Amino acid sequence: MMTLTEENYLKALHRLSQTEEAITVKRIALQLGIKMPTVTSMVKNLAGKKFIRYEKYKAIQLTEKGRRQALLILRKHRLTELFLKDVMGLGWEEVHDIAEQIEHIQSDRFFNRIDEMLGHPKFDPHGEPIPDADGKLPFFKAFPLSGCEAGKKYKLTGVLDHDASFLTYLNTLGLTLGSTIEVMTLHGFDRSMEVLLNGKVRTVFSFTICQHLLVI
Amino acid sequence: MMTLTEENYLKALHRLSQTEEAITVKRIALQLGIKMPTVTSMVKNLAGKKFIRYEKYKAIQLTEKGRRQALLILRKHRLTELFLKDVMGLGWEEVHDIAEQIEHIQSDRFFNRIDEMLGHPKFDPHGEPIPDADGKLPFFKAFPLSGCEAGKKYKLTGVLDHDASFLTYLNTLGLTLGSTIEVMTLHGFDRSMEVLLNGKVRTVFSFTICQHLLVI
DNA sequence: TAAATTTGTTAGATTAATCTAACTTTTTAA
DNA sequence: TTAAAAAGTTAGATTAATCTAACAAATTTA
Ligand SMILES: [Mn+2]
Ligand SMILES: [Mn+2]
Ligand SMILES: [Mn+2]
Ligand SMILES: [Mn+2]
Repeated sequence: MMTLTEENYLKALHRLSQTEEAITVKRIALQLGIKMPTVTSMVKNLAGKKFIRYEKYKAIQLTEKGRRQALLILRKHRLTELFLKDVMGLGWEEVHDIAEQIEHIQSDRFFNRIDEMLGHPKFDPHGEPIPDADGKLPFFKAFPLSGCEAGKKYKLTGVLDHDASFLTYLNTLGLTLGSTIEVMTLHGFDRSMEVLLNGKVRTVFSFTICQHLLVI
Repeated sequence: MMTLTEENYLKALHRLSQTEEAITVKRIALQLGIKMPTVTSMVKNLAGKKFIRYEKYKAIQLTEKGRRQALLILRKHRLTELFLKDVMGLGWEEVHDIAEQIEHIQSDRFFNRIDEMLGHPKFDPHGEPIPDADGKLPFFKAFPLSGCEAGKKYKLTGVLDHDASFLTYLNTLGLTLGSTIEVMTLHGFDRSMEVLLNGKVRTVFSFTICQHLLVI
């Protein structure tokens, strides 16, 4: 009943709702790589179906129905990613693009079976929380490495950039979820940091990289 | 590059090409449950892309390019069905509908991994041959039970009806690929037959059922 | 073989998803 | 506080996939 396009809008809406800024037509257009008038018309469509609240020129909000629907799609995406990695042996850098397609498959049986095979997992290969069948998210706390202190040791629990190039770079450093990251030195001028990975590999992370690594 | 709709037309075209009758607009429309004018316009589109040969009012033919493409989609469909059954533990009666969706996923990596995990299988859960990555089909011989003789024993190697209701019925008889079917009596009046299944279960098969069971 | 039936095509409309161009509202900044 | 810039909307076009109605060709039947 929902088209693939509508599902992708809901995912984008949900993602945008997780930041402080208001959800605007501009941000949706940027997120999806389409033009603003296209967004305006789809936003009217989604409002008609009660997935969002929308008034001309005002900020857009997901309704409870919309949020729920978005979380169910995220559930399918993240379960798929973990399945591709843990059952099918693909790397964390190659699962996202396939999951972007499989998340639109309509079959409770298929995804419930994946969930069972994986033992009802709580986190995907990038450390993202997997909503349960009711759309409830597991509790989790983690913060970006960019806010960490020198001299302390952290554990990698998630990545915020799913790009294959970024994750492949982490692979070359032997960095996976669970790896330790010790912050050796903090450079104020560009906010880069010298780090020791898994007690073995020494390198420098730019601020951008640090923003994309979640640790506890 | 190919839309989902185009892929479904190619599959239908391939299926129709496997009978003796010519491929006509009418038959395509019937197969896909759409109207003839819709078919005419898509047929022109596919001809423009060299997947078929088409001249007004003449029979339609798949080109080598079209046939190849169709076989690659069938490969994805059948690999998926076997994966759903053998890896994910679904029943042969529930895999088809899910495979109809997953066959359109664009990822060589995904399907090659499925192929590997299954050990490069040659037949799907319904006994249909799986084309290899070059579109080549395995050799296989099998004939419908409807052409069999009384007093002889056969082995079930395939089913021609993928409907969940039909396959669920076979489940209740304990009939799976590899089961033995002994033809006890042939009834001329309605071409039904009395059969003994796996040396245990005795029942009667209508002619229609017999047409849908492939044996050797 | 001519009429009736079936099959196929054309023309034109519809819906979803997109675009560009032009206009309007809101926000920012001089 | 008004002018400029940014953001948003409307109008109208486009493409893919579908439909119905009307017409045309091919096939079957009388
Ligand atoms: Mn992802
Ligand atoms: Mn992920
Ligand atoms: Mn099938
Ligand atoms: Mn099959």
